[in-house]
Amino acid sequence: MAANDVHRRDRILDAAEHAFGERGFDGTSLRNIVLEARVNLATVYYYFGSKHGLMEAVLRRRFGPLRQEQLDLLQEAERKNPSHPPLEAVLRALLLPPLKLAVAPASKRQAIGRLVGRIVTEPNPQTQDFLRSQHADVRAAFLRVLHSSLPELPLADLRWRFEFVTGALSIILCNPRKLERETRGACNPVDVDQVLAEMIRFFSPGFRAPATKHRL
Amino acid sequence: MAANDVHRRDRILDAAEHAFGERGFDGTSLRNIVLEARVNLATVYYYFGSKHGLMEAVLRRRFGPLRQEQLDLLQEAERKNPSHPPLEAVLRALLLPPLKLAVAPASKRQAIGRLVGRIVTEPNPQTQDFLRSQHADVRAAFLRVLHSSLPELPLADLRWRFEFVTGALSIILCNPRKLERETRGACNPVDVDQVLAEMIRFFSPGFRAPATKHRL
DNA sequence: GTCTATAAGGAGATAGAC
DNA sequence: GTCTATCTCCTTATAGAC
Repeated sequence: MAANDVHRRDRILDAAEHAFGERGFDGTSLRNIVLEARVNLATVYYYFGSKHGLMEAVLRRRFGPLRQEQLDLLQEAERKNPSHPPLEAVLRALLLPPLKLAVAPASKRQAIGRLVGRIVTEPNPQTQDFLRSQHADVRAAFLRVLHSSLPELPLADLRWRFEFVTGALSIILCNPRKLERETRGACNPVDVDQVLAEMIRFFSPGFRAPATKHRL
Repeated sequence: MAANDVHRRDRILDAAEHAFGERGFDGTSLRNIVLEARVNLATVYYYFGSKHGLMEAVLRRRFGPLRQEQLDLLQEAERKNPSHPPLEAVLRALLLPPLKLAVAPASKRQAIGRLVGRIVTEPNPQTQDFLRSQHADVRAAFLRVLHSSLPELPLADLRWRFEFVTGALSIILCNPRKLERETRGACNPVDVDQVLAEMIRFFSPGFRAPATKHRL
């Protein structure tokens, strides 16, 4: 089986992943996708039923392994010190797997990374719902472990800070090229280890900062 | 002039701001907008020429005052200590104006805030280009002042960290309701001062952290 | 300035031949 | 499984009456 003889179903998924990542769900037409995938329009409906069904399949293909990798690294961090898992290891478990998507080699890089970053702000409600259903458990797992890493920090503050990290992550994934351009090459999105080091170094002290006094 | 007798041009801008913020540029049709604005479709073309022209007008209306407010606060922070402007005041200048949009009272709240947050990840290339042209100067001004606040920190690290902050900000603006829900009410996006305090407390230590050793 | 009417094409989706 | 052909509806945009 030659390289350009990949099964049609996979060609559609690849093309859709790229197009949805680049132009969003509403900005992409199925005709854009089938052109890039070199398949007939009807093939999409044969395999995926609808445009939204295609989007779900695209997300499912990547999110399964991504979540698993995050949870594995999280478990590893917990094994190191079950009562107080080291904060840096937990952040690494959260950030490294998605960052690796954004810096995967060759042509796949932009496609996967951008899509993962983009869907966080995807306006389409169906896509939002699907995303939430897929990520609720990962979110909960990380919050639980972070709470045991930082037992002094009230949950309210922890939740805020968790949002800040995931927000920053999304933006980086969403447009690594913009990041590279606007930092005039200082930010090299190809070097995962550098990005990860920058993030952990920046966010760790924030998590360790004392809680904000709530005016209630 | 009664409240519901606002000029058509403004009704269109209000409706467009709301719709673009809610469903994105590509997810919104002009027919959605004219229905909400109670005007004829042709009126949009009379005033704005095209869908993209309408988007630009919507953004221009908000971004002018927003940028001005950020730059005013930045200048104020610089006056306090021209050689080393206090980091917290600079972050406040950056964050407070957009956060105020997201927590503006009543019906306007979601509309403005969401749109400001959303356009950062807006897939439409024309919109992206316009946004970049509008925000290049603000970005440069803040980076310059931050650099004098933190003269020890290499510019490369400063640029990374600046991206992290603006990334987190976008996500908060983009979906304050989600934030409120996922933190089970602990994050109250209506209280600007609380959100601002949380962000400054979280991000300041990160900016003051030592630079990452670059492997070059 | 505001309207009606319509152009011209793109969208998602399906039926049915092969 | 893959194709052609087509349905139906919605899209941006414009021409021209009032």
